[in-house]
Amino acid sequence: MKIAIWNVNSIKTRLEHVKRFLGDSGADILMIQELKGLEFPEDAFKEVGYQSQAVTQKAYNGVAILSKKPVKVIHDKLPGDKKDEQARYLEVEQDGMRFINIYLPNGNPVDTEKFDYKLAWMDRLIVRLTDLTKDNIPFAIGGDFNVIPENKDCHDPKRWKDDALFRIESRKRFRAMLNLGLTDAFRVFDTRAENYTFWDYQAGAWQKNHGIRIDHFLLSPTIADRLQSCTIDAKPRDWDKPSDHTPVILELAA
DNA sequence: ATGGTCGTGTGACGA
Repeated sequence: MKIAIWNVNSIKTRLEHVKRFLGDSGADILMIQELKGLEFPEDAFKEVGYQSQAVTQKAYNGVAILSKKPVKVIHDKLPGDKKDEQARYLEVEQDGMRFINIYLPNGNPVDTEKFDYKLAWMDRLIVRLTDLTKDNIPFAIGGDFNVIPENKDCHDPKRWKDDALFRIESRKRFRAMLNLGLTDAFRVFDTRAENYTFWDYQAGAWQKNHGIRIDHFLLSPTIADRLQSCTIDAKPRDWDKPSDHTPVILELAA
C-alpha cells in the first residue's frame, strides 16, 4: 500500500493540486497539513474516490487524512493537554494499523512562548508514541515535524543555527522518538545531503535547491519490516502556485 | 544589511 504526506499550505488554494497528486500517485492514504481554514472540501474528494477525516480551525493549522478505504478516528487531538485547541493531530485506524498525521508547531521565535509550546507539544507526542510502543500497536506517523534532524538536512546549517527547527532542544526530542525504536523511513534508502521537502517562497530558494528536510515518516518496528520505498516527490513543488512543501511517499508490502 | 514571498481574511500575523 502507498501512503503519502503533504503540507499543502491552504487546502482552498491547493485543492486542484491535491486532486492531481492523488491521480498521479494513486496513494491509498494521503495525510495533509496546514489546511488553513474551517471549511474542508469533503465532497470534492469523495467525487474522486477518497473519504476524508479533517480537524480544522479558523485561518491556521488543520490536518486531514484522505483514504480510499474507511478509517476509524482514534484521536483528533494530541492527548495530554485539555486546554490545547490547535488543530495539529489526527490518529486513525485501518486494518489494525494506526496512521498518525501531525503538524508539529513551528516554534519561532525561540525567545517566546511559541518555542515553549513546541517543546511541550513534542514532549506530549513522545508520551503518546511511548504508549503505542508499549502496547505493541503498529503505527506510521507522518507529517510536518518542523524539525531539521541533522546538518545534512539543510542547505546551510549556519543560517538555521538558532532557528526553532534546528535548535538542539527540538532535535533532541526528535532523536528521543527514534530512540523508541522508530525508523526514519526516508533515511533507510538515501543517506545523502541535499534531499529536501521544503523550500521557502523567497529568494529563489527552490531554483537554488536551498531547502530543508522537515516532513518525515517514522515507523514502528513491525511496520518498518514491511517498508519497500520512501521517496520525496519534488514535482509538485514545480507546479503553478505551489505549496512551499512537497509530498513524501511511503510504500509498504501488502 | 535589507528585502525578498505567500496565505488568511481584510489587520496583522504566521511561516
